[in-house]
Amino acid sequence: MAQRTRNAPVQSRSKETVERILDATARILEQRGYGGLTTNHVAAEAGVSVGSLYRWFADKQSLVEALRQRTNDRILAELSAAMVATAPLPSREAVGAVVNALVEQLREHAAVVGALLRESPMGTHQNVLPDVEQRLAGYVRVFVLQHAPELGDSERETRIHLAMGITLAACMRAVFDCPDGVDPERLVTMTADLLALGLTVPGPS
Amino acid sequence: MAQRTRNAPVQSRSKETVERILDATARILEQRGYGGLTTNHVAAEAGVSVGSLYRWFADKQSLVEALRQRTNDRILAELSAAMVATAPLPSREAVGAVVNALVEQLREHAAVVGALLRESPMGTHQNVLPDVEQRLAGYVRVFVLQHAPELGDSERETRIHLAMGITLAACMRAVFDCPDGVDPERLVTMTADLLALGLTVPGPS
DNA sequence: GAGTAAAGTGAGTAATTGCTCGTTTTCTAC
DNA sequence: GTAGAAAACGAGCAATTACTCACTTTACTC
Repeated sequence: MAQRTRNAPVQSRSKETVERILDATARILEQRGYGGLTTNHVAAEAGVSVGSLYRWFADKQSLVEALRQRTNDRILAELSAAMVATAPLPSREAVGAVVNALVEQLREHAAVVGALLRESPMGTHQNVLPDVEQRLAGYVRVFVLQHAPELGDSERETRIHLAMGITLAACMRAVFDCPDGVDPERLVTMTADLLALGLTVPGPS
Repeated sequence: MAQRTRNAPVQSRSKETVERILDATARILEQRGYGGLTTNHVAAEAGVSVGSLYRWFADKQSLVEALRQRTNDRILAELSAAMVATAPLPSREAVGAVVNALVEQLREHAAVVGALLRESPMGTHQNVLPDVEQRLAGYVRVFVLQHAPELGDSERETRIHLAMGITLAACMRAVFDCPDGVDPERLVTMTADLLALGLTVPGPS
């Protein structure tokens, strides 16, 4: 499988270099897409030599993977903070706050997430933001366990899986695919309404 | 812009060639992904020379685009038939039948759709199966107009857009992303239940 | 069967591009 | 100040690959 990540940078100079390379990767990915992303171009854009790029990243794919990871981590951090803040809120408000936080983060990182979603050989959102989905699922599981404790394991997990699909699809649409006539904000509140209802309703509906 | 499609084949011999090339494209796309798809390899797999391939397809992208189109059309045809057949059924049964038909078609073409979803520079499902989504949206619009005629344009279109997101996301998950503990069949019926409810409920929920 | 258009061939080319490696520069520690 | 490690450099190699084109074969038409 070969080494995915090279030795970590130790000097602050090289840490900056790594960040600059990832920033450049993001910029080029947005502009040219994955197909138009060349390591030479990334290096030039970052103001760095190709050799330096390959000192820190084993190959092109590791480079993109590192960018994906960094974006995933940043979104996850903000989302986690938002989740913690919902602790004292009632169900509907809590769900709404989390969904809003997700949309906000997707908008913040729209360019990178969109490019990875569209162009990378990494596929659908469950692969682009796996930790985010994992965290969301955990949050949602608490809801279901609280409000519908009588559900069997399979029924519960299926309901959670559907809720994840709905949440991600709706938020993605609100951010990336909103045709004329569709109000993105309304789409988000509608989704939150639906989720709050669907997650707290008892028994096999 | 250049010519996307070359002159259409007139003899039956060449029509077969075109089909064989598309079949080969599908097979290689499934196995090696978009990155591993080379025109020489496609030609060899199809038992045809590269020159023949380029006689019918302007470039590599047109080739993949043609495959996408063919798959989209095939799914659309089956789905339309299923929709027509639901005319006499009551709401819940009609929605269920359509959702089931969609899942069935996605399963039938899982390999190609999955590969296009994951690996091509075409991105999310709305780009892979645009006509299918369009047709589904039309079907759903009838429902909403019937059962919630009091809705304003924006409210109605937003609701439809959400319904499309839910439907496609749920069916995609049922087919492509069903972890242990989640029952795909149950996921589909759950989705149909939710849709039948959400599309027929009156007023801004 | 002659003439013409359609279809098919495949060796070759031109360009791209991921990545290496020998060298040079910068930093750190003693 | 100096030794050695860390970081950066960038020309160029090796391999891939999309696509062309001069030519042959097959199919229609009259």
